[in-house]
Amino acid sequence: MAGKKYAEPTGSELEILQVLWDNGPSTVRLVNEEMNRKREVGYTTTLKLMQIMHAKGLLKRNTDSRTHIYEAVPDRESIQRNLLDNFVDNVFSGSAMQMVMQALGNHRPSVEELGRIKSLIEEMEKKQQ
Amino acid sequence: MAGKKYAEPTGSELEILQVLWDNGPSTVRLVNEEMNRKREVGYTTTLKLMQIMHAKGLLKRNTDSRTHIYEAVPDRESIQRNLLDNFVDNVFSGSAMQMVMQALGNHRPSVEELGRIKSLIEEMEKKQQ
DNA sequence: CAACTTCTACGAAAAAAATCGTAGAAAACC
DNA sequence: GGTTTTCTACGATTTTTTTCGTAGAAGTTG
Repeated sequence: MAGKKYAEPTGSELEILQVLWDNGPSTVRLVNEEMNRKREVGYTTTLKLMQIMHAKGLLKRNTDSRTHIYEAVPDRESIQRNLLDNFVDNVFSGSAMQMVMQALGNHRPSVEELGRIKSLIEEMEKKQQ
Repeated sequence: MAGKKYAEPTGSELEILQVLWDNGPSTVRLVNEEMNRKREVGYTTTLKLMQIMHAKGLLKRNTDSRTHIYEAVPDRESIQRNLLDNFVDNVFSGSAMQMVMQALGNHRPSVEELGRIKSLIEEMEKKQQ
């Protein structure tokens, strides 16, 4: 089941997960380099975080060669779903609708994007009949 | 200007803001009681947090009587907007669309809610012509 | 093979956030 | 008016998260 409960990743942990989701199984060095495109982080800082995440079960790793290869355990969507649920609870008092409406308002989607959402909605309306 | 000049509130700070937005200007005692409906927090913990928030400019207060009355400075929407922007950046790599689509997927809105979103979208489509 | 680089492990410090305890002033109570 | 409760102030501690430094093993290079 994809509904598994992972401890909420911290901010830095999430950054690492993103890199691994984007790049697939990777070395600490690659992850660290990717992180440094956004902000300065020391190599051993990244290493330590990844070790902690491994201990928590957020990452698995292959230690066959000296340079370990790390991989995200949870999939992106399930973490996004958890974070989104909590976010809606904490910031929008649980109202996903209000959040969606505000997101649409802030973001000013293009006509093409609006179309995509409209299709999704029509899809959902059909299913509800 | 409802611009973004407030430091991101921490988790606890946000909880306090929610209480104040919901209840209007309030005493520490009331805020603390509201917080305790969700989880156990000591009175002086809440007090201290509110004092810190006051120092940061997140709250203003009236000290005319011994029992101070605190009030949120930023309005709910502007904080929600900031938090939402950051959330989309951190969790959905900046793609508000993807976030909205997933939120709709998770939440399974009612027909009535779907209608409301559709109206909003049609509204926006018109404006873009 | 000696010098250099790259890697892991891990303790420990630093930074950020949250919690608590105590003191003393004001108010309420009886 | 003495006792008890309620309030603020604030230092200090605890907890969580992030960062860093060092040591030593394993590779690389010339």
